[in-house]
Amino acid sequence: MSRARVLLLNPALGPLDYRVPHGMTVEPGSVVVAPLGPRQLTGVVWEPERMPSGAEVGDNRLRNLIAVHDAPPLAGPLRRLIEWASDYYLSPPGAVLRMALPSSSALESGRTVLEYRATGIAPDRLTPQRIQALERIGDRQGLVRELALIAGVSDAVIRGLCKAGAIEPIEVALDTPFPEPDPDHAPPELTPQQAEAATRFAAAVQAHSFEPFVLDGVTGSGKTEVYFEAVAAAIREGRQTLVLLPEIALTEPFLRRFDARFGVLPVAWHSGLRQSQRRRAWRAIAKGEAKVVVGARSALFLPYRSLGLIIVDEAHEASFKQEEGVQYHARDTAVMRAHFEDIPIVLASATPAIETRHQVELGRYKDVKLPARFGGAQLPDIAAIDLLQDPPPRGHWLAPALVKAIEETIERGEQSLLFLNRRGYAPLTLCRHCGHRFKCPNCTAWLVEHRLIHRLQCHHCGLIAKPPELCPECKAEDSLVACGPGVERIADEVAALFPDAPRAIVTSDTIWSPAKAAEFVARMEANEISIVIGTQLVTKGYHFPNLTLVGVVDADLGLSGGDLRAAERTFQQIAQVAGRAGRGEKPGRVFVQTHDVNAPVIQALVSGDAESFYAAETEARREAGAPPFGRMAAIVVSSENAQAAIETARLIGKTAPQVEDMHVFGPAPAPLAMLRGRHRHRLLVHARRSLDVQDVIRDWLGALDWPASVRVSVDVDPYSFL
DNA sequence: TAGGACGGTAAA
DNA sequence: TTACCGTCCTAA
Repeated sequence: MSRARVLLLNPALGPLDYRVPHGMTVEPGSVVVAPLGPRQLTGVVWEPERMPSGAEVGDNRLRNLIAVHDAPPLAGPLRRLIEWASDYYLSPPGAVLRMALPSSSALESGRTVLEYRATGIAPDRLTPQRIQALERIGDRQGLVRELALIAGVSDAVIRGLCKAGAIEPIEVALDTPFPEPDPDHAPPELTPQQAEAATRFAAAVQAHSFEPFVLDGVTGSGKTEVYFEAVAAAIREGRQTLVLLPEIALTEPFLRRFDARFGVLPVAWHSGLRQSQRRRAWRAIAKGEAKVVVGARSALFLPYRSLGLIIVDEAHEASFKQEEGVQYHARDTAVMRAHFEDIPIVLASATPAIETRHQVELGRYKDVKLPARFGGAQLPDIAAIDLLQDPPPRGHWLAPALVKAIEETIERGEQSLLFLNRRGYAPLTLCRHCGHRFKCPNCTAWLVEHRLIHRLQCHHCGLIAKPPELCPECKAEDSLVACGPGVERIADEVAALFPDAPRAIVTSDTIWSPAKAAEFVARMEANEISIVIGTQLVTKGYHFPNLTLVGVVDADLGLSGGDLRAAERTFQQIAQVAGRAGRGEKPGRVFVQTHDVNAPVIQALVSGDAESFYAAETEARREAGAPPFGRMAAIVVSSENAQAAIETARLIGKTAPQVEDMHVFGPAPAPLAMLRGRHRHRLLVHARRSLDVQDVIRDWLGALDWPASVRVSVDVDPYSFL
């Protein structure tokens, strides 16, 4: 009797064994339909020795598998990746598997439509319409509606001809293939350094072996052109490339550049795809027909048939860390995928993360540097504006020096960008009469005023409320005041200062689709916008030659809160946004408003001495035993029941194992003490690099029990400390 | 006694 | 996670 171990698409269940009915064949990786109680679930056949089940079930208790999906089996390297991610990030394998498979409807083989064409058989009865139709249609093929249009007759004529046998239906797959990119469509002219880097990547692609590269070059040095040559090499090898970008918003400029280089668009994979687009893309990826796939995190676990290269662009971006569900880091997991697939991977960034630099120092990743800015353009000068010495007028946020610079830029007919990483109009609204503050009922957070849509909004749970006429506390009229600036408020200030200068607000609220991004790019390029006010959405990816001034409204914003990467993140963000200035022939200027001009980050930016900043930050991490020199894991306990949450957190704290070189801090209420109605407590595990913390935590939590209402999640290598 | 809320547990 | 089952309670 043949049995199969199956990993179901259900995060709550481990692998289950089934009987393979007579006449069905499966292999490890086969995508199958299995019965579970009264339901049917999709699952994947796994090697039993790699997926131990709790208790062996006798042959007599096994149920039959129902069917094998018409989809290629998940290949070995992907199965190894799923095992690794499940193990490393302490997540159920079923939860990781879910990221590799699309919804079940996408697994069914492509839907078909009926197209029609002439058979050459003359119908019994020939009317003038029928003659005209057959003449005009000739050997063309299409839907009834299309043929009727071509023939200039009604649908009924076509259907009649079909009945008469003069036209026959043909079943055609709905999923039209994606056009293949042409590696020789428009090869670029590369500088000697770019050419050398491109040659190294191409050689690695041809070698078909694991090799991690860091492509490190200042903004505007032409990293994309270089890794495109690696992509071209992979296409010539007939293999697929995955390009990971940190957010969907970045795909728009990427798609345009890709189209210019390869003559077609790459296959995009992101959360905004429709069901039908998702199925078409998934099947093309699994069959190896999608040669180049560009996507956000979730594209990483797809079942590429013949992956030959992975690119992670803007590899330092913190948004590669998934903060919900399986809390994996897409950059690190991508390196593991490249390892299992035995292919090269390129981490591209102008400001590589300290973790990545450390891997270079250890000799594990190869550093490929691009020193010069492409086309001889100069890196902009960065100047600090001391908000203590030279503050804006009361109730304003732009210092006189910055306002003057904007004015000069407008006079020259050039464009300015003001960067503030805060959506909405004001982060806090309060009643000036009684001091009442508007907070979210579900989260420990203020409601952010969004004046464009005239709503108060919680940025954590998405709650949207209408701003009241009266203070809900003291019933005072017209007593509500906005505290602090968001991009909308800066836009108001700009409007008051420069009423004739056209401006645009660029945040996830205004640019929520690739089409919106395209529209923004078009308006910028046509010089229809002279001042852009934006969040981190505008800090990267875009190339606007006429943009010559960048103003950072509040450089201190990211430094508060003080998590271990705050200074590094601030440096990266400001270096990235500064890189938007002066990308054409005109030189760029950058002003950074700060309350602490002596902060090491600000000094590093102003002096342009990134290396000593990184050296100091790295040393501080080493001394603190922080990543990458030590390991961290956060345990977050949450429940709608405040008492249950705190009791479970205490139980976990009390039972912490005594392990050498491992410390457990907490529990303590999380900074976001309440999120979406759940009370949250945190513990932080800190250990030496060589300790297998995952193993310790698995044993520790595995021995404990807590009420079903309590959720305990473990965040390995945490990036968020909220 | 029917029917609903609740909690525990099996699903192969 | 979902479905089902037993237990307990209430309304009839």
